[in-house]
Amino acid sequence: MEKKFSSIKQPKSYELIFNQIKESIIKGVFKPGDKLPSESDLVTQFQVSRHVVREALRSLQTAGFIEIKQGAYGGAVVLEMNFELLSGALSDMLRLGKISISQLTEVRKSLETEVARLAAKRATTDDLNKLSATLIEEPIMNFKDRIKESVTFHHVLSLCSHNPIYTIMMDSLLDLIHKLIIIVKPEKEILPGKVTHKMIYEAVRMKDEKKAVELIIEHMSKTASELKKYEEKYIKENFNKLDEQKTGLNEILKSFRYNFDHVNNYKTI
Amino acid sequence: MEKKFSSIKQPKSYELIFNQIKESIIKGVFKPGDKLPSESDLVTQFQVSRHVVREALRSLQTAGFIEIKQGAYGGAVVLEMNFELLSGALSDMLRLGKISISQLTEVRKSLETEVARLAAKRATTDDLNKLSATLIEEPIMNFKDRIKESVTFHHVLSLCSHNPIYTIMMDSLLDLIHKLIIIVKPEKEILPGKVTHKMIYEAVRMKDEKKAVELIIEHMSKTASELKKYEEKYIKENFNKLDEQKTGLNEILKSFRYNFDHVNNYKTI
DNA sequence: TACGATTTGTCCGTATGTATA
DNA sequence: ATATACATACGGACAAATCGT
Repeated sequence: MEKKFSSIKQPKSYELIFNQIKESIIKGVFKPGDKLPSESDLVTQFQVSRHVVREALRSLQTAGFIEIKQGAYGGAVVLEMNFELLSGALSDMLRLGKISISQLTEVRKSLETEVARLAAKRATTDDLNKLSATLIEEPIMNFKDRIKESVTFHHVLSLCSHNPIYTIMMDSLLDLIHKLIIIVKPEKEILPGKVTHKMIYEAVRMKDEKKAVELIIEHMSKTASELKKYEEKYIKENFNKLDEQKTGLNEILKSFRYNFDHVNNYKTI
Repeated sequence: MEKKFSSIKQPKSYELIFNQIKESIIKGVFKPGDKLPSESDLVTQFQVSRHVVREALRSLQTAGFIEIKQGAYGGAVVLEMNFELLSGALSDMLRLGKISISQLTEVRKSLETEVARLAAKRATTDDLNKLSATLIEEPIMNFKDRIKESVTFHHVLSLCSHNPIYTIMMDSLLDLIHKLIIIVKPEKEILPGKVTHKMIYEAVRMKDEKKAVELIIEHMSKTASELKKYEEKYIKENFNKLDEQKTGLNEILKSFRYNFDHVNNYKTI
């Protein structure tokens, strides 16, 4: 038969809806906290069945864009940007053997190095206050609190770089690495704690880029070699526990919001 | 009131099914290429309605675990996990974070530097062949093809680092940057093309880490300063067009598969 | 405390589209 | 070309959760 018409393979309905809503979230039509229209509203707007709408919403939920609550005054609510999806996907990759702990720590080392350098270069007095606030004075702390302190410090340090891309990337790695540490629960000090962190803070405060970089490299190398010990024998059997662990990074993000400067408020390159 | 009982919030049915299938995929019960039971089979196995099963499968598809084909002998097939979804998610996050061009190029510069260093250190002869294959000899090319060549080169270079996390991060940055370039459509040469790339390739081939780093820094600085010109006046109004642009990165990823060595097959730190 | 209203969660039945043997 | 097996889509119904009164 002669070809008179070109193929018009329709993308699936749910996919069109998924993309449309996703893009409007990214563009800011719906902001975090906003409620999406109810299922029945979307049904009338898109002129499809409820089933299709539900598949689209479910996909948006899986992709980490919305949260869905049942009941009156419930519905789909747009979420804050969260790294949990990324760190979750990374942990899946880890469990699947697609990435290794060495690779994780390697990337973290290079990111932290650059972050430390930029922090020393750009940290404002306000940044320094926030950073010093993460250094708790009390000497005795339980394991979970120490993890939380560590996560907080490195998160806030990344904020001092004044580049949100570093923060997003760092948070994903940070969350996963600290979940691993919780699983490993090393007897020895894998968390150098406030001593090293305080030294890094001081270097940042003095705007001593070289010293900050030097310190963070040592810090990262130590953590990496500690974790490496456990790589083979212990962790693989406990990978399935990864999902259950919590680092408290979420709560930290809520207190230290992503309050980045306006886009062009600082010098680059 | 005293807390006598712990919360017994029932997970939704679709979620239980999602997790159960996901876990069995990760644990290897279903391997890449395997077909999952059909919808109706799953309905009888899980004793739930068809709709619930569909939502679970849709979520698994969104999360990148399976591919669903229509028709006889169709159904849900387990995918080989790759990093496309992860870099796509990162790309979305970055767009949500309202980042600037300067911030993009800044992070890219530091990542590319590390990538180039590692590539020079670790590239195998097979890597080198693939890398040289990206350097097209023909002198005349249209704009889109030049973009494509550039993206391909940097993507394959990141593969040479033998650390997929770098590739994930690089891909998401490359995606955004090249979308910007397409919007900007600079008259002047923003893409240095094969001259610079060939020099970098040579440095990698000679395992000259220092030279490779030196070259890539210059390369990045040049690209960054070219792009920066457009930051103020042009791009802001066109940022919303980002999602419409296509870099062809997807097709490139398909041809240059993520064939990383087994996880512990290389030296680190 | 109890009840009603709203919204999502689940189920059933049916019909249509699509790809393969 | 047809039959088969599967996903896609629709409509209606009721259950469950969660709010405000």
